[in-house]
Amino acid sequence: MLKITRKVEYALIAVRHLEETSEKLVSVNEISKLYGIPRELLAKTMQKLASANIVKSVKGPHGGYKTTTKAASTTLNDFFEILEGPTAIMDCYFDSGCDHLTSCNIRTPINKINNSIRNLFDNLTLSDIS
Amino acid sequence: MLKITRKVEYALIAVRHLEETSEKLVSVNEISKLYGIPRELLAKTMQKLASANIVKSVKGPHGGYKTTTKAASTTLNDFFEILEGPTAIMDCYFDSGCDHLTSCNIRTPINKINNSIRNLFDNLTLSDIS
DNA sequence: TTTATATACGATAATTTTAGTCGTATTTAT
DNA sequence: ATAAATACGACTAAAATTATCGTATATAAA
Repeated sequence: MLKITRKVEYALIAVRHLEETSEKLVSVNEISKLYGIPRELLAKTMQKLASANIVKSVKGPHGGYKTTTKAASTTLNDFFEILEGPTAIMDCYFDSGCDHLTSCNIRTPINKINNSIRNLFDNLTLSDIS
Repeated sequence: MLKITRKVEYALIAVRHLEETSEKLVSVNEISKLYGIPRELLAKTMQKLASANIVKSVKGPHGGYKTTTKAASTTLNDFFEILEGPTAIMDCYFDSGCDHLTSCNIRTPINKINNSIRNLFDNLTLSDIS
């Protein structure tokens, strides 16, 4: 429990690699070989980062990705949500298929934990953890 | 991702219920009916809490559980670990089946995130979130 | 001393989530 | 034209979580 997913892991690896190679375009192929990451999965992940403008993509031969200026200042919360959707330790916090919400005695605790985690990840950027 | 498990959820519900009914013994049956929780699963969960001395168990008719004095001051970290084992957002932090550890470029970030989360849950007790 | 109620615990089955793969389309440098 | 790259949706496989089952043990009460 409280694990991050491979998608997030792969995205972190890729973004850090791109930050190190700064301006140069690097392809998914290259990164996947370098770190032993499944190519297609990394590709999808990069596409999400691209549509959120964390990285810029260039198609065609010698194409690839590089980080944008936005990357370093992105909060972990945003990073996670780009890849996985809303972050919450329990789903009832967002959707509401739960039958027991009225009689539920842990809404307050759960909300407090959620807020603590959210607060933590809102105040950590990608550059903070590098 | 970053979700707590049902076991933890059920445990939180049960402990909070027991705190409300303070000294009275309450059976798994009662709690499971009250909150619509699968009986056997809650039973196992309570057994773990009992062996960690968060709750006290009494067997036989009119038996059940009640919280110990230890309960309120238990940290979330301890509570989670009792139920789920070591908490870490990635497994490589504890075990080490990973082939890429030497070339890994996200150990530092991962460790920083881990430490932040651990720090958070080490400083929150069950009574803090009630 | 028998019976009913409750915890204790291990094994296993079902479900859900996550991880990974495949196929096809599109863009673009050479 | 062709080859190399991203884009995207559908599908399959694997792993983790959730739930159930069976049996043992303890104990209060008839």
